[in-house]
Amino acid sequence: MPDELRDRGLRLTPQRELVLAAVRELGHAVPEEIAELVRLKHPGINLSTVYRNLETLENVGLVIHSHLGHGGATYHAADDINHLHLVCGKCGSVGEAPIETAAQFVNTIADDYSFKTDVTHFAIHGTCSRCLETL
Amino acid sequence: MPDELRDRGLRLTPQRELVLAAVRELGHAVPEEIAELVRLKHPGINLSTVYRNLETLENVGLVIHSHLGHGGATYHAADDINHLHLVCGKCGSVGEAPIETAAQFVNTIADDYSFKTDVTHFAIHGTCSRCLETL
DNA sequence: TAAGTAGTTGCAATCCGTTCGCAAGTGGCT
DNA sequence: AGCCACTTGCGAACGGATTGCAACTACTTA
Repeated sequence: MPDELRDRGLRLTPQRELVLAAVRELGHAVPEEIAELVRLKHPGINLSTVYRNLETLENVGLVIHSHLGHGGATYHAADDINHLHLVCGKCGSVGEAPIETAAQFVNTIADDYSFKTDVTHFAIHGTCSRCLETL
Repeated sequence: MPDELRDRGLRLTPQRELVLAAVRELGHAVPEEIAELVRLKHPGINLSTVYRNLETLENVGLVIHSHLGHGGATYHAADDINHLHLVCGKCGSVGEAPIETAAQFVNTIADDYSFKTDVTHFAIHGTCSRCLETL
């Protein structure tokens, strides 16, 4: 397993392995949450180390970030991006839907605008069923 | 014209009118750009005044913000939101497409997840035709 | 297996966009 | 004209992200 890092030309440091493991374990997580989880096993890790590792891991294609709202990016394992995010503007909940849901939409945009859409990178914003009910 | 502000219970201040005018003139603009334009006519305006006015104008439904990328929100006139944004991750260009392009997608999500999508709030991320060519 | 080197880390300072508290100013009602 | 609530400007403060630097360490090579 460690060799997935080496194979991509990255050095194997405890911090780096732990950051990758944390991203995989957490699903959608912001850097601060990742740092917290890493600190359970490696208390001293610095936030900037987390940021730098997320960046390098993203460069070699092991993790990906998406924008789910407000400002902060959230990180995923790259092989876990098979869904799009439904973010509720009222309660902030994050739902998921299979990527295929958007297939036709993506195709239309590709045909009409020659624009290749990556639906996972930005959230789909709206109002979730629970909040719609309580209006 | 000024009465569209009064009618909504807002006081008429030069700053407020200029902020609204600037949003209308600029299309997608970040607060800093809006401040710049306003300063041409009202040099002293403070950035925090711009932020506060954008917030109040948004509360009464005259302007709307969308997230086009990186972090910062961009502001539109509310009656100008009839398009979705195609943001290129490579060159940063912002294209537009009519909202109807997403109609079927929105319907599918509504049917399957009872989630009411607002396609304008977040950008559609991807790669524009120009950048696709030069790959 | 020891030494050299480039990559990595921790730390502190810094940046940027945004928000806040407060005192002074001003719009709108009477 | 006068009052009051709302609004402004200013400065401080915020939070998240980034940077420079010196110490450290994973990997290479001999």
